[in-house]
Amino acid sequence: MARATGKSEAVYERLKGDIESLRMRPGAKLSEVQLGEELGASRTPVREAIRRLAREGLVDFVPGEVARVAAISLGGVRALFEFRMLLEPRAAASVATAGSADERVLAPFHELLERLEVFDESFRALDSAAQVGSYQQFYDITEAFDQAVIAACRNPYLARTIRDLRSQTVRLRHLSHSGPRRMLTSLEEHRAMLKAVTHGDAQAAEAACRHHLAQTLQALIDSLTSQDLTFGTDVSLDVAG
Amino acid sequence: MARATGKSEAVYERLKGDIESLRMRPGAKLSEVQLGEELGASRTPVREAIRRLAREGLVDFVPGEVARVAAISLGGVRALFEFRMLLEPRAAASVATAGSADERVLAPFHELLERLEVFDESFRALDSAAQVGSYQQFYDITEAFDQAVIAACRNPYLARTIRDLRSQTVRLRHLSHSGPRRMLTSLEEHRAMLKAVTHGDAQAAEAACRHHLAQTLQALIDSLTSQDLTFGTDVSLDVAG
DNA sequence: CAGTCGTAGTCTGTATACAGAAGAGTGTGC
DNA sequence: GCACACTCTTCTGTATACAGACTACGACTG
Repeated sequence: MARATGKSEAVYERLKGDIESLRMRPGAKLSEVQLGEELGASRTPVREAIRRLAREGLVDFVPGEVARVAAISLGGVRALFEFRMLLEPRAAASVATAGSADERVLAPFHELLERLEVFDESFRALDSAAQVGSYQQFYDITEAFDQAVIAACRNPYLARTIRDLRSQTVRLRHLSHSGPRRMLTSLEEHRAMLKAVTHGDAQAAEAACRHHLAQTLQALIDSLTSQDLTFGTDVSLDVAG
Repeated sequence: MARATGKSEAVYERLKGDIESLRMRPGAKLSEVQLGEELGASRTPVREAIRRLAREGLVDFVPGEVARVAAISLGGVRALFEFRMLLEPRAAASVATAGSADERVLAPFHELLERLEVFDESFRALDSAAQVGSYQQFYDITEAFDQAVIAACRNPYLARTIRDLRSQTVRLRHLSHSGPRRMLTSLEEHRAMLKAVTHGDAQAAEAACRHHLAQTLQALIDSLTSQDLTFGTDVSLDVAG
């Protein structure tokens, strides 16, 4: 059963999902033995999964100590987005550039733009209650966009670094669901990014991506600071940093 | 003997040194059992070290297969420097900015500038043979500069990503020792970066860093393409990518 | 009653054992 | 002589065992 890497991968995916979805609260202990028993694996795959998650920033890991689900801090969120704003606009621009040289790389983005337009139309026809129900559909599109950028990214270092940051972003999204209004503006931002990329306009893609990240960060901060009483001690929203 | 993390760290440092210095050739197999016997450790710490090195790009690791010392390719070097040119100029600029707000962060850079000037003077007084002997001294200064930037970098994501790339850069330096002429221009480039940072001139720091990286890449490419017969099969200089 | 020492429980780091799988090398058939 | 197949060695993935260290709780003492 060796070369399959089944257990280790399974434990990793399971833990990642539990942490991203906040089923495991920030600060919760991640005991290797305990997790192993719960997930039906021995310590070895659990150890490996914890190390991988620590690399992605989903786990706070200090060598001798018990690993914990990574805390969420306002400073950490700002740093994350500052870093993303350095990487992702560049990646979007490079995809746009590559697209104008080779049309084939644009195929996924044309398709996504189409999906987005279809979704937009149906979304606007719903009342607010039904709109909330279609959140997941929208997230799927945005997630597909991010993955498409990563896949189309020529520079493997850039692609890997952006990918490693995805899971943290996903968790933050679970932490603060934004309202329909933010969703509509986000939709518009994605349309702008997609149009820029499909038109091969690197500069516009870069600017659109930067703008989208800035808006997302702002919405996130608004949401976190207004909810800090709700989450309070649970989420360990330490403002340090 | 638990909370010390001695073995794992020791194996990591040892392997890192061996790979950086090219004592272990690119493509060489890294068998867990064999390394464990050689380094007097069991497979567990060796496994962990190999994973860490894979993250830093010093080891090519595919789940089921034997890990190998990372190959060196011209495309890989270009991608590495393209990525570094995205990160490090930004870091240098942010340090310059932080320095103009708080003088204390500039202390290491003032000291490095002083060390650089002293070295420069003594270096120019030597003949070429003696100059080669002082390479290490210069490398120490440049390495200290890079570490100082990392340490002063406010954004932990940026700092960590830059740090993770250091070991690859160090290995490339070992692969292609540049001549005294390149060293003098590199020295000049470092002087420019240090002056910009200590003057709190973010824009100049960014430009100087970008220029330094571009020059370093060019020197590296020149060196690699002229030496490819020398290294040839040994170094697996696959041009793919 | 408070503070301190001791002990038990739990956790990580490391070593070792076992099973499945891949690759190399050899031998045979064409 | 070459190609294919089989076996055998070796390697990784996983499980488990052991040792040192830290924590927390409780009892004892001042």
